[in-house]
Amino acid sequence: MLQQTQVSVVLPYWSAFLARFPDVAALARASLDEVLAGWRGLGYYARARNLHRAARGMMERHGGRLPDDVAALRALPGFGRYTVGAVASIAFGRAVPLVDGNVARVLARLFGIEGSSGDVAREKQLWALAGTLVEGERPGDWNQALMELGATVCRPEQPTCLLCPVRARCVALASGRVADIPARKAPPRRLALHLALAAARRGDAVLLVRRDGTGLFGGLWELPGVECAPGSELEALRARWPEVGPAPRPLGRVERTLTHRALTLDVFAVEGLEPPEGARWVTAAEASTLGISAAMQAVLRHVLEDRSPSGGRQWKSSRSPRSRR
DNA sequence: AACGCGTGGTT
DNA sequence: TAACCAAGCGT
Repeated sequence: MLQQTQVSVVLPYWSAFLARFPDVAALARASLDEVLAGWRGLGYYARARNLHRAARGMMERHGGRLPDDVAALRALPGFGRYTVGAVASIAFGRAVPLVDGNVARVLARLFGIEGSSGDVAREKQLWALAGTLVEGERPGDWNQALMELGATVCRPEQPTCLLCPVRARCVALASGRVADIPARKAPPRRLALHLALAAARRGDAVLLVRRDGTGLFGGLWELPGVECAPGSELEALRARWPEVGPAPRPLGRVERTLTHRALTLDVFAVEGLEPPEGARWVTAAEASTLGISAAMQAVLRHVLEDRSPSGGRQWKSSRSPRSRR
């Protein structure tokens, strides 16, 4: 959960997740849907898919426990170099380094390492430095202290250098370049993704389909939909599902901004839709047991509340700046 | 090896 | 408020 997600954000999810899956065996026994439902709202759902597979791997190969072995840890899905370092040092007391966003920034400033995130030569230097520094009696505490220093003192913006315990030996501070290290990276292009969604109702239920296992929102449930050019939602829907007839009723729009996508979801009430392969009729209660993205949850809130068959007003849900570049 | 992958807090 | 970024990983 902590991969690319702030600790304070994770905390409540962590409590709820552990209440539901108290140990590795419970997690391994659970279905993917249950795990993705428990991951709701955390994003980067590949982490949940990987964690689920890792739990099963631990049951099969390591007696239901995390292996105290760097190579065996690294072989588990979702265990990259950082996570292996965290588990090996914190859980097992091994002198294994870790470099996360915080540690990278701390070491880059402290030792004057140039370059920006993703620079291969820079990453190599940082990991080498971290490996040198982690030697000691309590490597887990050391690694956590390094991360904590980055999170609380050596922050990206407005670092509190006056309070820094290592300010006397900081290369960036001595050269007045704290604000320039690490160098800023160009922001990613945010591409527009336009989807036309079909809301087929049957009583209190709505028809959902499951996305493919990888890629955007992999393994999550959603309204049947088609990608389309802005403005061509209706014709895209009818091209994909001719049986829905000439005039699906527009229900509303949800807009969400992801790191690299500007999502626009246009929702239409349809009649007579032939359920696609693997589709399920799902009530609000059943939907709460499935993995569903935050954007699609916003859609479903509106769709499932719209009880009048002839329809009320169109709704719009926006939560984000629109487009960039 | 560069890129795709979510969401929410902070400023 | 629009931008930035967070206990990274897989391909």
